[in-house]
This record gives sequence, structure tokens and C-alpha cells, in this order.
Amino acid sequence: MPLTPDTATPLSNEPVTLLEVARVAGVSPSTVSRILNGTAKVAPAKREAVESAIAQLKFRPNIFARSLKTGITMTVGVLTQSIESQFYSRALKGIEVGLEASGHSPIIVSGHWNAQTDVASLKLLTSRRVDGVIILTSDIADSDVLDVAKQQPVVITERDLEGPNLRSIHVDQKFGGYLATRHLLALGHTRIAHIAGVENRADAQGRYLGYLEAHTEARVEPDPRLLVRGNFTDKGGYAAAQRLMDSGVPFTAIFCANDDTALGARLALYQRGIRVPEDVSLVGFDDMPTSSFMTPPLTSVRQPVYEVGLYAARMLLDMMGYPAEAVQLPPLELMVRETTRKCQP
Amino acid sequence: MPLTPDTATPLSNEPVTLLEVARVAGVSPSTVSRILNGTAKVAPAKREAVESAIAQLKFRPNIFARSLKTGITMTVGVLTQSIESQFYSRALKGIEVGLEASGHSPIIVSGHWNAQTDVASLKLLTSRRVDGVIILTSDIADSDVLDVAKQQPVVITERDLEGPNLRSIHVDQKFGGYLATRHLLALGHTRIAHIAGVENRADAQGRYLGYLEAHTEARVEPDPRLLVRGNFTDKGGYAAAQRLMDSGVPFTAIFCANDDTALGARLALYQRGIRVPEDVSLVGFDDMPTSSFMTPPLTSVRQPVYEVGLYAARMLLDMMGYPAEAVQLPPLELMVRETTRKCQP
DNA sequence: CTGAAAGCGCTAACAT
DNA sequence: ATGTTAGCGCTTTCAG
Repeated sequence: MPLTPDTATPLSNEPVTLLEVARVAGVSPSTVSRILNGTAKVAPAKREAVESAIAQLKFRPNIFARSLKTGITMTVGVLTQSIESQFYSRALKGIEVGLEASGHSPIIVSGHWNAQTDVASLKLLTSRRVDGVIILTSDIADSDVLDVAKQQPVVITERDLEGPNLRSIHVDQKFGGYLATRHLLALGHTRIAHIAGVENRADAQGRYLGYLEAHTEARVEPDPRLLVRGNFTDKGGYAAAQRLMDSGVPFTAIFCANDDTALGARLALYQRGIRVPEDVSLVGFDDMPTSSFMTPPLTSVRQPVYEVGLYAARMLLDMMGYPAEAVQLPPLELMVRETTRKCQP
Repeated sequence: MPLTPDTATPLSNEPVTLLEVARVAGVSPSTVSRILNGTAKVAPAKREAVESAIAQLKFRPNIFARSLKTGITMTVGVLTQSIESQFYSRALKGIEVGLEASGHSPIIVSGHWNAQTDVASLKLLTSRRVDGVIILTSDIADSDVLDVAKQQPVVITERDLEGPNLRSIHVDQKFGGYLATRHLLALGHTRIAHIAGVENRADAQGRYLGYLEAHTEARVEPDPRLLVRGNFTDKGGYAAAQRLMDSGVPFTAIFCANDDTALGARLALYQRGIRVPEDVSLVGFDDMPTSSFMTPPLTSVRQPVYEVGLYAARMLLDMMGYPAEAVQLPPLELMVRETTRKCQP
């Protein structure tokens, strides 16, 4: 019995085209195309012939040819601020999952909290002719966003801006700040410090406003000397907490603009021998996965980052005309853990 | 004076093609193409005419048409295990930066520590006809990797596998485990527990082997009851540390398979009132950014994750025939911080 | 140095 | 239900 070469694995690397499939199956290219896309009905016999030809030749359609013809790329662009951040990568995960069903691939580019580079990154996305765009919190000007929305649908987070081709997702940061501060006030704390986020950023500002509102509601006057500037990082929180302690102004609790800040602040307190929560209560914001493993586990305002990503993806899909299951965006929620306790005077 | 409509911004959304640019500039399409790609010399006058036409029409070449013609997509596929992980997102950042110069865009897909879904993700990448592939640690079979490498160059991490179109980057995990354990032994610890990583994974195995080697070198017999299984997560580390304490077997130090594990273990110790480092020393692995903000800051083996990403990108670029600056991969390094101290008997 | 012309691989009228 | 055919927008011989 002579050995025949294994023709199942074509040795030549010449790409297989739809045309060859058609030839092998003995049908016209359009029939193959129709089967591939389910565009029209085809006789079972032909369908079978085509499918076996596809399998035999290991045919894979060239999506570039398709995109060129249809103008649809099956990609959505995502602008994020640093993939490194735990925060954004969770949102990215949500987007990825949300897009899964429709078969769209996310193309991720990262800005750097800089309006200029963000616009450049956005350009890169549109030059790839993405079918839609998701912008995860950026400082770029409204007009630029509107501009991008002229080309394809866009969803943007943390901004109040709507348009014909533009929707936004907005989490109530102020309410979160209120929740955190009210909790502290309810525990009897009246000297509550706040390590704020990056200046001029809407989310940072919102959280601070919530801090103020809770005070107003409780008829407690916040001491302005207890407001220190952080920058949303552990390093910044560390430095801010040090400044706070150096100032000598007494306080019994700190509301941090985010969990990273709280992590840094917690270390600074530790190094000065100040116990958490015995001496000082600590509240964070975001509720990152690792925060529940801080020692002690951090009380924090849970922000539904993953769900925001999911929601953004679905919303975009809807705008692009795909059937998208509606998802509910869960509200902000205070996760009370072990860094907060009653104020002992 | 009659108001003329602002023609600088074309109102119609009809896409501008290279052909129109050529018409407006009064040259042939080939000339425009040549200018776009720098393929050949063109007369300064024509170049200028074309460039102004491009600007005026806001022309952006259709990369799909180009890719269709050239077969080059200017994209590289990246297979990662969950974008959520701090670990992988740092590597992704490295890849992003490494690719920046050449103008390639990374397309990121995530596997789930599952050989099967990883292969599917890889298929998605190749169906997008990426010019190269970077695989960030996967469990897929060698044969599948080799298979992908038939289509385009691939770089893979944490695997000893080379081929005509395949290179691998390998960090010496065993050496890292050795470093960590030697440090503990040098401090006088002899009862060193190890919370291992996921079973059957090369990196977890390597770190454990290093733990063993350091013991052998120091002529200390490791107590097999001090080896407990973790899974590279904080949760797993937490549970493992609990099991360890419940077992009643005495120990004075723990070497954790990674920082997440150490974070979990640290919480478990805290909850039982066991102090770090006074009662028990703790060493992690990876040296994630937040580890230096653990309380107390974690001693850990620094793994150059970002650099691995950078290195992978450059290596791939080189394989694809682009000039790529060589980068040095820094060696593993023990970052001694505050969770380890002399064993006090 | 520049232009004409032939496709890259696929889809979508338009016929049949 | 299926085939024929004309492009999608670009690059690239091949002439001149």
C-alpha cells in the first residue's frame, strides 16, 4: 500500500481564497459567500459541498476584503487611561465580555490623562475604522468628542454630554462621597479629613462635594485644614497623610478619594504608630478587589466598574444596531469592613 | 458680503479616497500612493500639491484596502491571561510601548488559563491576520504554538520552545525561589513554609524548586508539612495560611508563590493576631507596584514584567524584519523590605 | 519621475 | 435558489 502524502494539511503556504472553495465545491463564489454570511438560503447539497471544501482547504475568509467591501470592521475602539491601572482593566474586562456575543473585537489604546495624547490615540482608532468607540473617562474637549461621534457612535463615561451619535454613562460620584462621609458621621466622627483626588477632575470634585453635603446634612462644619490634595495614587495618599499628620490638626477619620490613596494613607499611619481603626477610621472609594484583603480590610464605596464596561459595550452595540440585552447598572454601595468604627473620644 | 459655507469641513460624510486626492492635486493615484508611503521620489511641486489636497480633503487612507493589497496589517496579536490581573497588565504596557515606534497596534485577547479557550482566542487573532503574535504564558500545547508559528512569527513567555518562526522569553523562576528562600535562611529561619502556586504550572514549580535548592544548599531539611497549595490569588493565600495555622505545625516564615498570595496570607495572620514580621516573616514574588504599600511593605522577588513585555515586542519586531533596538532583560532581584527579619527563637 | 492598468479577496446587485 | 459581474480603495508592476 503506497503512502500518500497527507493532503489534509496543505504544505504550500499560499492563502486559500473563497474562489478556490467555490471551485472545489463546484459552485459560484456568491453561493459560498451566502453560506458564510447566512445571507440567503442555499440547497442542502451545495451547502454540504461548500462546508466540506472549507474544512478540507482550511479556508479562512479574509476580513480585510470583507471590510473593504462592506465598510464594517467588526471592531470597536476603546480609549483607556493606562491599562496598568486595576481600575481600568476591570472596566476593560466588562467591555470585552459585553462585546463577546456580537463578535466584535475591542481595540484598546491608552491615553495618559492628557487631552492631547488622548486625541491622538482616538485618531489611531478611527484610522483603523472602528465601528464604534468607547471612551473611558478622558479630559479631551467636548468638541473633540462630538467630532469623533460624527464618524461613528461613541459612548463615554463620566461626562454629561449627549448627542445624535453619542451617549454617556455617569456614575453619581457625589452620592458616593456622601455615602462614605455619612457613614463616618454616623459613627460619631466630626473631625473627618479628606484626601482629595486630582484637581479639576469631575470624579474627584464630585466625591468632595458629597463629603461636603454629608457634613451639611449632619450640621457639622468641616475644618478646611482637614482637606488635603492627593492624586489618586498610593504614593500621593502616603504623602498627603504625612502632611496631614505633620500639620498637627486633630482628626479621627479620613475619607480617601480612592482605594489607592487609602492604601498609601494606611501605610503612613502605620509608620507613625497610629492604629486603624482604633485611632483613626479610614474609608476608600472604588472597592478594588484587593481592598478587601488590606489589613484590616478596607471600608470602601463600591463602584461598579466592571458593570460600567459591560453597560458601555451593550449601549454601543445598541447604537450600532445590534440587539443588545439591557443591563442594569448597580448603584454605588458602601462596603463596610474593618477600617471604620465608632469614634472614641 | 455674502456668507459662504465653511467648505473646510466637508459636510457630506462620503469618504474621501486616494483617487479624489489625486484628482484634486492633478496627479495620478500612483503618485499619491508613492508620497503616502515614501516609496519613490516625486517632484517637490507635485508633493506639495498632493499634501495640500490631503489636508484640504482631510483624507485618511483606508488601511483595509492597503492590507488587502499588501497582506500586511500592522497589527500584532497578544494573548494574555485576564487583562484584569495587575501582573499581565504591566506586561501589556511594556508591549504597547515596545510596539509604539514601529506603528503596530496590539490587539489583545484574553484566555482564561484554559488551553482550549486560549486556542480559540489565538484563532481569533490569526483570523484578524495579525503580522505577529505574542503569547503571555499559556497552557496551550506546544504543537498548537508551533502551528500558529507557521502563519506568522510568535514570541512566547515562560516556555522552553524554539522554532523557525518562534522565540521564547524565559525568566528564571527557580532562581527567584532560591533568592527568596536563601534570604529567609540567612536570617536564621529554618522552619519556612511555602504557599505554592497553581499545580502543574511551570512558574509555580520553578519557584518551589528554588525553595528546595536553597534548603539543600543550607543543609536544612524542609518539613514537607510546611508545603501548602495556593492558587496565585489573595483568596487562595488566605485559605492556605489558615490551613497552615490550623495544622499546628510550627513555622517562623512563609515564602509565598506570588504577592497576591502573600497579601491573603498576611490578612490571615493578622486576624489570628500573629504579627509580621515580629512573629512570622513573609516573602512574596513578582513585586507588584502595590506591594511596597502593604503594611508593612512586602519583601518580594522583583520580576521584570514590564521589561518582559517590552522585550517580547522588540523581539517580535525583529522577527518581522523591523529594526528593533535591543533591550536588556534585567535579572530577578530580591527587594528586601519590612516583612522579613531575623528569626527570634 | 510619472501614469495606466491590473488586481488583492470579498460582497451585492442584477439576472436567470 | 444560484450564477455573473462589477467594484470596495489601495498598491504595484510595467511602460514611457
